[in-house]
This record gives sequence, structure tokens and C-alpha cells, in this order.
Amino acid sequence: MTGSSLKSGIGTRVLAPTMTDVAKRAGVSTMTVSRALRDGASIARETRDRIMQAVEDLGYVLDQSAGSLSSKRTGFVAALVPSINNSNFADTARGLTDALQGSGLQLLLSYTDYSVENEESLIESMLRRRPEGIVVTGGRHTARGRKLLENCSIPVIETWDLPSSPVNHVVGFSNAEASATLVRHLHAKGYRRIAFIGGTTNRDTRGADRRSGYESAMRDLGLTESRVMSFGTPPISMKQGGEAIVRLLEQWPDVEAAICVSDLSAFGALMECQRRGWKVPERIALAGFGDFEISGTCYPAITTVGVHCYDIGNSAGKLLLRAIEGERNKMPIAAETIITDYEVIAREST
Amino acid sequence: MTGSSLKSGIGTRVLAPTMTDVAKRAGVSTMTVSRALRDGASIARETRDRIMQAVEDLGYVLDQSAGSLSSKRTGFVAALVPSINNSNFADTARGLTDALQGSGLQLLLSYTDYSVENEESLIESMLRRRPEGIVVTGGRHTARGRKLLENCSIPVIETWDLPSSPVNHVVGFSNAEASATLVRHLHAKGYRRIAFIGGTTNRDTRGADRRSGYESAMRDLGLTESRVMSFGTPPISMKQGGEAIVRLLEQWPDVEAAICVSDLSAFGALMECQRRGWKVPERIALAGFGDFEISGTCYPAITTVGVHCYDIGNSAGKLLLRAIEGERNKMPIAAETIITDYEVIAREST
DNA sequence: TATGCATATGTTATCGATAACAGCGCAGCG
DNA sequence: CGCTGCGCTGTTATCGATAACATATGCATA
Repeated sequence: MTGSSLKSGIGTRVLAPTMTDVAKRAGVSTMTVSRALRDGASIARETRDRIMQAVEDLGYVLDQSAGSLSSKRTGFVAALVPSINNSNFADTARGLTDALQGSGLQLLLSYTDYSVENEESLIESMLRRRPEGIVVTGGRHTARGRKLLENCSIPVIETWDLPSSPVNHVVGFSNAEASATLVRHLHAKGYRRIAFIGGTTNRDTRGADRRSGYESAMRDLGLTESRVMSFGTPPISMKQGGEAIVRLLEQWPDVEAAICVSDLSAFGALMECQRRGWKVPERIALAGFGDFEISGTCYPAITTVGVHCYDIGNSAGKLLLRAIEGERNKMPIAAETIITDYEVIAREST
Repeated sequence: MTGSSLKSGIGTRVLAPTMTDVAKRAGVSTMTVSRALRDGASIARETRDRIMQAVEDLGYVLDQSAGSLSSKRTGFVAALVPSINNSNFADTARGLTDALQGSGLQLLLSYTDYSVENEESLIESMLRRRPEGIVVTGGRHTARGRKLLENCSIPVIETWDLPSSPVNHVVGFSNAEASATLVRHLHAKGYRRIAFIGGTTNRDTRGADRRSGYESAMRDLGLTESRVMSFGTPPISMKQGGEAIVRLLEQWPDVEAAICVSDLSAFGALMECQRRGWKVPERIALAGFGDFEISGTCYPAITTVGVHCYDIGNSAGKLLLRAIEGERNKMPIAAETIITDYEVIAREST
């Protein structure tokens, strides 16, 4: 008999109990145990109690990987975000988790570190585990990553962006347009010599989109001289934001306002200004992106673009549930694009 | 024949290809395919190429859940952190990921929202998927959660704490002792009327430990009047830190220094002071905990306790690898406790 | 009493891979 | 020439659960 029993000392460990062990102990078949451990199945109260007791006695834990092999349901969805150390994406993850709550689906989260190569390998290792749906951040992938997504035959959602040719579903917004809106807001407030601070590469595609949105908005407003300060590998840190603002004002001392690629770099810039006694917004106005908690708390509070991170995740989660439901009923839903809201939040820094 | 083929339109989707499909196409047995897809197995170069071509043609992705059923290796470890929107835990996750890099083990991350009840259900759903190891945050669990961990017969690591009776391995430090060290540091600098700002409940056990460390250190120093301002549900936000400092100074206007349960609340308190024109550290000195990026960047920079978050994760990851190796060789390693370092980082705010 | 149906449980086949062992061909060697 | 050993590939059994179908029992209804 394969036994239960646990660490009774080094080396004496026995195999974990299986459903067969539980069935034997409860005097029923494994099928009955299987039914007892899920709900909805018809089973006598007394039998279920006996089984539960056996489960308890043996310390049995269902082996879902075995179960999903026959049921074809793994009960999880995969989500890839660039970074978990970023409250924007953390909020999206939270929105996803909340949407999945009670659906029987679990979220398995991983982070790409803003690298599409990492993303590719994560997509593959996630798909190996047969998730029922997958949520990725952004619309840029490696060729192979994209192919994996296209061929995986489960619902795919790209978030935080509006890819020009989506793989499948999309929940996001135009970072370029949001950035342009911020430029127009500053312009309306009277600022003309507006600069942009961001990272040196396009690794952070949303950051790159924000820069291009800035550039096109400046052109549209007839402000031909665009001032882009690129500094540091994305995502740029608070500290790098501080260094960037110094360089910016060295290079273009006449700049009146600077838009930073994110609130974090804007905050770094703001603190550096305070350190140097440069008044914000009098000497230089500062704006960020993302409405992180910090930008509403700091003094002066930072003008930013509020993107609805939680909603992105939550909408993606709900859409995913519908899509997975569709798959299960063999009635796949058509690809959808959900565009989420954003708004300029004017604060003291501009 | 079970086919490959993908979205050719709604409803016409076919089942994902299996290893059998690949084997047929390459004219070999499934066993040979299985060998080709792993490394180390002896296989003819030409055969492998043919198989890889078939894999490519069909868009085949290995089904690991099927594989791990027979091999008894799922190739992943589970990690539970209180929150992902907290750079301390994000750093720990990063340390873990890095340690696991190249080991063939993948990290599956989930967050408990600082709730031991959530933790319990996450432990169970993780264990259902048969991870090869599990890392949890803290030493407090529900009774059932603890039992699950004790009986799961895989290596368990509790982090960020030094539980009095650990389940198995531990990688952490004493939050109480670290907090006490900070109190002594402030005392040495001449501060006497030192307060503590934290949340209203013990939900955040590490926060609670820091408070008790503060209290015992104060007693030890002969400073009998301890001033604890509890405000907000843990983890307390920046904003709540701001409100708490105001209440603190209302209640005890003579307070000279305040230790906040984390850098985030300390930052909130600092900004509120600036808003109100209260000079830091002249009117009130502020210290935090955790050495978040923000406390080194803000102005004035915040004195804090640097805990080696990344190292906690990294050490836990390395320990886990050794432990899993031990399990695989049927030579389980003995329970270890690794105590990580911390230090007071004195900055401008005190 | 016979019929029908719902409830409760068991039996058998199967999910998709891998472990363990077996077999085949060929090179090297005595 | 036959034996040994290695490199490569195939066969069979199996991992632990669930789907699908079969069976048994009890009760209501005609």
C-alpha cells in the first residue's frame, strides 16, 4: 500500500498519498472521491463526510496536474507583466486577480523585465503548462513569441497598448495619444518650451510610444523644436530622473516644462530640483505619467496622466472569462478591443 | 488523426498537436521525440533535426503537465509574497528568480494581500499543482495552512522573519531586533521622545514585530513612555503616513522623532510635514524601514533600515535548489536557518 | 405491479507524456 | 569470426486523475 505519512525524520519520507489511498480508506472508488472533492456532483452526504475524513487523516492534496490531463482544464491563466516592482502593473495584476476571483481560475504571474526575449521564453514555458488563457503586456513580441501566441489556440489578451495588428483581444489605450494629450494640456496652460525625459532605448515600448506622442503633438502645435533628453536604460529610475533633469537644463536652459516618461522619474527630477533650490513649477514645471501614489503624495504634487491600471487588468480578466467560457462551449468569441480611459490630472508641479 | 492547425476562423479550430503527431510526421516513435526535446539524451543529429522541423511545422508545444505526471517533476517552485506592489517583496522575487535561473525550475508567484486566509487557499492551490518547493513570506499561517506546509513533503522556506518554530527552512532576520537597532541609533543621536507609527492591526506581522521591537528597545533604554500611533489598515499607505504624523503631533506635541513602519509611510509623513512647513528633522525627525528607492531619493533623504531583500530571495532560491536536489537524490537536507543582514542607513531626516 | 426517473456509485478507457527495459546495427578487439 | 560495448531507437507499462458509460437502489406515478 502506498502510504501517507510525512517527515518522520530524514530519509524515512514516504510517497504522498493518492486518490486511491483516500478511496481505500473511505471504502469507495476513486471516482467517488473525485466527485466528493469537486462540488456540483451528486453524492450522499454521509459518503462525502467519510471521504473528507479520510482526506484529512491522510493529509491528501488533490493532484491537479493529473486531473487536468484528463479533464483538459488546467484551471489557470498566465499573465506576463514587464515588472512587478511597478505599482502600475501591480494594479493591473490585482485587477486581473479580482476579476478571476470565484471563477475557479488561478492567475500565474511572471515578469519579463521589459525584455521581449524573456517574454518569448516565458510565453513558451507558460504554454507548456497549458493555461486556459494568457495575458501579455504590450503588442511587441519577438517573431517566435508572436507565433507562439498566434498558434496557442487559447484566448490571448494584449494589454496596455493598442497594437496595430493584435494577436487576438486587446485591452489598452494609446500611450502616444495620452502623452500628446498631456502636451496639449501644458500648451493650454501657456507652456511652450516643453521637453521630454525618457530612457535611451525602445526597450520599454510604452515609453517609446509616449515619446513619439510628445513629438507629434509638439509638431501639431507648431512647436518645432522638440527637446528630448534620453538618459538611462528603461525603465528609468528615480535617481536617473534626477540626473536627467540636470542634464536637460544644462543643454536647454530655456526649457519651461518637462514631461517625464513615468511618475517615478518625474519624482526623481522633482527631488533633484528641490535639492538644488530650483523652484517647481516656477523655474521648471514637471509632469509624469501613470498616476502612481507617489505623485499625489509628494510636495509639490506632480501633474500626471491617470491611466486606469486596475481597470485594464479587471477588464482583461472579465474578457478572458468570457473568452474561456466560449472555448469551453466550442463557441469561440470574436476578437475584441477594449479601449480604456485616461485623463490628465493637473497638480501643483505645472 | 488528431491534427495540428490553428485559428482558421471561428469554430474551425482543431485540437492542439500532440507528441504523437510530431512523431508521425518525423517518422519516429514518441519516445524519440521526447528525447529530442530534452537535452542530454543520446539521439542522432539528423533525427533530431527532422523532429525539430516537425515541431516547427506543427507549432507543437510540449505538454509539461502530462510529462510531469510520469516524470514526477513539475519543474516549478511556488512563492507567496504579501504584495507585489511593494518593491521590497518585488526585490525578493527577483532574487529568487535569479537564483533559479538556469536550474530548469520556474518561479510561480502569487500574492496574499497580507492575509493568512488568502495564504492558506493559495498554499493549497499551489500544492495541487505539485511544486517542487515552496517559499512563503513570514512565519505566521493559519492552522490549516501550517499543516499543509508541514505535510507537503517538499522543501518549504519561510522568509523575512525568524519564526520561533519554523516549518522547515528559514531565510530572514528579526524585524523586532532590526527595529530595536533603529531605536538605539536614534537614541545615540540624542533623541529621547521617540514615537512609532504603524497600522492598527497585526495583519502585517512584520510590521507588528517592528512595533514590538520598538517597544522593548524603548523599555531597555529606560524610556518608559512609549508613543505608538496606530492608523490605517496595514500595509499603511503614504497618505496614511501623512495623516498619522499629524495625529501624532496633536497627541504628543513634544515628540522629537518618529519611526514609521515602512519607508512608504515615512515618506508620506515627510511630505505632509513639508506641506505644513514643519522642518524635518528640526521640528520632527523621521525614520522609515526597508530602504525603498524613494527614501534615498527624496529630499530630505530618509533614515531607514536597509534589509537585503534581494539577498533574502536569492539565498532562499539557492537553498531551495540544494534542498530540491536533495529530494531528487533521496537525500533530504536538514532544516537550515539563514539569517540575513540589515543595517541602519543614516540620512538627512534624522 | 410495472414503469420511469433521479440519485448514488462503480467500471473501463483515456488524457499525453516519460521511465525502464529491450533490441538492433556497427565498430573495435582478441 | 564471434564477442563486447556503445549509440540510437522502439515497446510497454505507468504516472493520478476524470469522462463516459453502466449499474443499482429507492421512490413516485400511472
